[in-house]
Amino acid sequence: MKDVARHAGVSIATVSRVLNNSTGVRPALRSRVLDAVRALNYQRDRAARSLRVRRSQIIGLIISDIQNPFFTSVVRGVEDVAYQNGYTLLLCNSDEDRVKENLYIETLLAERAAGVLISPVSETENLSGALLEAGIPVVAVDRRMNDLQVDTVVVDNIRGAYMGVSHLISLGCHHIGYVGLPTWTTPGRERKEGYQQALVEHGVTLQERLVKTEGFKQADGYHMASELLNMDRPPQALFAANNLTTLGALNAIHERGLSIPHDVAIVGFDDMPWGPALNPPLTAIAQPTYDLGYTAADLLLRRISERNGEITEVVLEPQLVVRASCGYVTGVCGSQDS
Amino acid sequence: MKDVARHAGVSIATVSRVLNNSTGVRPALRSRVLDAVRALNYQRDRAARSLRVRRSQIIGLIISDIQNPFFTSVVRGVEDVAYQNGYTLLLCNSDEDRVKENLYIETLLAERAAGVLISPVSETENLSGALLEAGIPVVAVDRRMNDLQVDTVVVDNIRGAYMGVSHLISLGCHHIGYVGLPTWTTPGRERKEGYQQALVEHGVTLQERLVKTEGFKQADGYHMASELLNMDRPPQALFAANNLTTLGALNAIHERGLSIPHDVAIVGFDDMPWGPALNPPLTAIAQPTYDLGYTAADLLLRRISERNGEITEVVLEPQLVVRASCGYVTGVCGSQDS
DNA sequence: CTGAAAGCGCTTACAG
DNA sequence: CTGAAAGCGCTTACAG
Repeated sequence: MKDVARHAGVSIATVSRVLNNSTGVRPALRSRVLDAVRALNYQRDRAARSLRVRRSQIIGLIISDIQNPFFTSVVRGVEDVAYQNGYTLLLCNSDEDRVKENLYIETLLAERAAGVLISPVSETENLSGALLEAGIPVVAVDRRMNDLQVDTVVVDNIRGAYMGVSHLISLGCHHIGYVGLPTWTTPGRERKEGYQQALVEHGVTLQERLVKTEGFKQADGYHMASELLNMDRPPQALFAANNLTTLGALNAIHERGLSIPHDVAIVGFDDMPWGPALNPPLTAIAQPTYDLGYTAADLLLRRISERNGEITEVVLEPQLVVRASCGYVTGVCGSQDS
Repeated sequence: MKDVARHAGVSIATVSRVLNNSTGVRPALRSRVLDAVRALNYQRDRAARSLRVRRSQIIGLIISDIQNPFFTSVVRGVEDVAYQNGYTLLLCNSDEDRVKENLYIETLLAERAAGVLISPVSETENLSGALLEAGIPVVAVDRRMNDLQVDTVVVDNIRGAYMGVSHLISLGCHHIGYVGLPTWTTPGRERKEGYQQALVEHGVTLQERLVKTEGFKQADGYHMASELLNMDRPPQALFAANNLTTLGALNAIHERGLSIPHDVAIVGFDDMPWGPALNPPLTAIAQPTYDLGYTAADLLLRRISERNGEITEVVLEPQLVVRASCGYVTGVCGSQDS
């Protein structure tokens, strides 16, 4: 910066002013500075700037599983708006672990993050409050936080699960297993609620033994589906609560040589690129994953530039994509009472 | 830090020393400082430290497509070692765009990254040299760089493609279409080479019109496979060069109501979680994705702490996973001359 | 073994 | 409109 100043024949204060687009620099000086910047290929030091203005250009993104393609797509939405606005993304993979999550929050504090996007490990209790106290805006994405007033963007999970299960019921399935997620997280809690609501509203008796909420991953889905399919009277259909548990459920089904949808139908939350490639193609609840990330990042940037706007919550709508695994095409949903 | 010093009754220099684990601080003082740190819940400011030591705790990770699950798994490997060593990950999604890639490199320079991991958009020409000049170690992952001497970790792409195509040939397929990647990238160049090598070594005539190298994504795969399947004498089998193009090829196959492997067999590079869920299950070339990231990050940290070790290149081995889409089970590979 | 002091590269009141 | 100067929170020679 000193070099640039010397080269342009001005003070470093002036250089700083033109770099920050401050008003009130004579056009002649401004262009001399800009020329010098170009000539020397100067790049402002971000660490020094962060220290001085007490805020970095870094946005923290705390998600629970970077290997879940759902999040990957959210990340893409976030990256697009961050990049367009000169922010940079610090990726924090909490791995569904509260300790790791909190360590990342402390790191973000130490980095003086401009803001943080979080999909919390649990709806209760994490250190996000410390971020807020430090003046760092937080927005919750995909998963809510109970004790904190922050902007949040989620999808209508209840509705999504409701649509999927209702569709199965409309096809004649009454005995539906739920391959679900832990309920301390928003999607886990709400998708289960949607499942229950669909049964109740269609006069189907809710059976607790048909509902599993053991995990987020493929192995969990496999395990839950296996338990369900091993029952004396196994479900006619499975509703799997995310793309990973769907894959696990599929493993359990294939392992038994069961045919879809004749022996057992299946509908999965999350419409993934491989859904149509399955045979039969997967009926799914599509989430606006990219928009989730994009909207959340947008809200965060807004909050960064204007701290005291109204707290907003945006709820995005999922969509039912009917293909064949639900039995729609064949009119068959599970063999047992069709 | 001043607060901590006052609380412990020492100078800030001493506080800094214990925080940095410098030798030569009396144990009594050390523990007084540590107590003060705990009492005040003190967290060292990373921006200030970065400015002073002229290096941050940030590792830049430049990849071309965060939505490609291949990279996502690499990222996970990187994150594990970064996290364990107190480093933090700056995610840079270049989107196969050289301009964006270079902008991210400049940002990393401005952030004084401790090191950067890059999967370059092209084997030639990017600004990584500037990183090296600034004393920032670089390691190439999955994709090589021509003009730069850097540690690199890749998989044996030639061998992977060779195994897949050879397997198809051994099943009786001679007319094999290649659904490939642009050749300015290492996997693109090498997988094509492996495909060709397998044909040549098994005495099969290489036909240029059967080899497509148009892109990395599902839509590209769909497009390439469509062209291939629309030919007068369409291929008996398709070898798709990554998981996304495989999915695209599958779309093209299903769209035509073709049956796998009877009408057309398929083998794909990348073994994904959905591979076994397909019907028939996908025969695939499995890559050690997590290890790729883990090894690369490990190399980078080693290079950070010891600048002048020998430059190393590690080549990881892929594996052929035989399932049914290649025709193995039925003994059928494409209908046309079987 | 410990502290006082300089300085990393910026930004921004303050004075002119 | 512009510059000199203070200071952000650290680390590390240097002196003792």
